[in-house]
Amino acid sequence: MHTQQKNTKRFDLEKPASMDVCEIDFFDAKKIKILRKKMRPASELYKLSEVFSILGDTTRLKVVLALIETELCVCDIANFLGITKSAVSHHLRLMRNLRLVRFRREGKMTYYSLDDHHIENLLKQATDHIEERK
Amino acid sequence: MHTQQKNTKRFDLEKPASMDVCEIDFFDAKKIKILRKKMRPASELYKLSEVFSILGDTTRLKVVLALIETELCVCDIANFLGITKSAVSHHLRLMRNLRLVRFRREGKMTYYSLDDHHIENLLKQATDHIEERK
DNA sequence: CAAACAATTAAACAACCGTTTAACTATTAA
DNA sequence: TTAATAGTTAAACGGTTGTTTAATTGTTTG
Repeated sequence: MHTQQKNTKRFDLEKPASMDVCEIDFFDAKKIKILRKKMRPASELYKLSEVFSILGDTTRLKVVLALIETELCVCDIANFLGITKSAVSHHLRLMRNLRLVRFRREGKMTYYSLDDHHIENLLKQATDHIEERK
Repeated sequence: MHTQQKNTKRFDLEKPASMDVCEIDFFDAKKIKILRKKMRPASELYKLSEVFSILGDTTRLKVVLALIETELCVCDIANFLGITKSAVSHHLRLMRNLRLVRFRREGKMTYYSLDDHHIENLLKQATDHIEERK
């Protein structure tokens, strides 16, 4: 029924065959035009993907969850995770760039803590999702 | 001050040097013990990372945002994104596995739609985070 | 039945990512 | 100043990931 709706025109694509993108298929041109208009700008999509990518790694998730509890120095985190300080430093740099963590220096030590309250909400929502159906 | 707190003992690590994990460093043993106890189980961390990873890709983000607006068949999505149906199918399989999308068959077509209300909240929280400081 | 076609799957490949080693910077303390 | 050490950075490596091409499945229709 949906494929034959009245006010929905389906057209052939006019892309070169080399692209092999649906060139022999039909698609809902009207829907797609509207979607293209509504879609968020590429820069925003990229930033969103950066935030989700950061949390899409169990190592960094552990760092976030640990920092929810207490501030930690690089060496603490390295020991907690069982990886090198170098690896931890790389992760923290990424997380700093996205403003997920902040740090304070104290002599030789650098103490990291969470820098954003939205992160805990993100974790809550994601947890709710995975808990919903076991 | 924090490094020399009264009730916080710092010990040498006793790991083999080959691991090169902080073996010459000091760390806050008490903090870490507590953190290890509080940390969520590996299985949960993995599932969380899966959900975030899925959204950590602009292509899949576009799919989610499009499906928020309306249900779509594979060919619609392929055209909308400008990639092959095959690529779309791969992405949708991943998203199905995590219960982010559901589908219904209708003849030759397969229509996909969002399968979880938490996803929109996730996007909201992440958007709020990146908007907070420009 | 055979032809058309939406969708999935398998194989392959390039680009990206997480980690390590090693070198380097910076701070403290002897 | 020299030694020790917390942290960062650069280079390299292996594994993962997103995409494509090609083959395959399943459904509709002539």
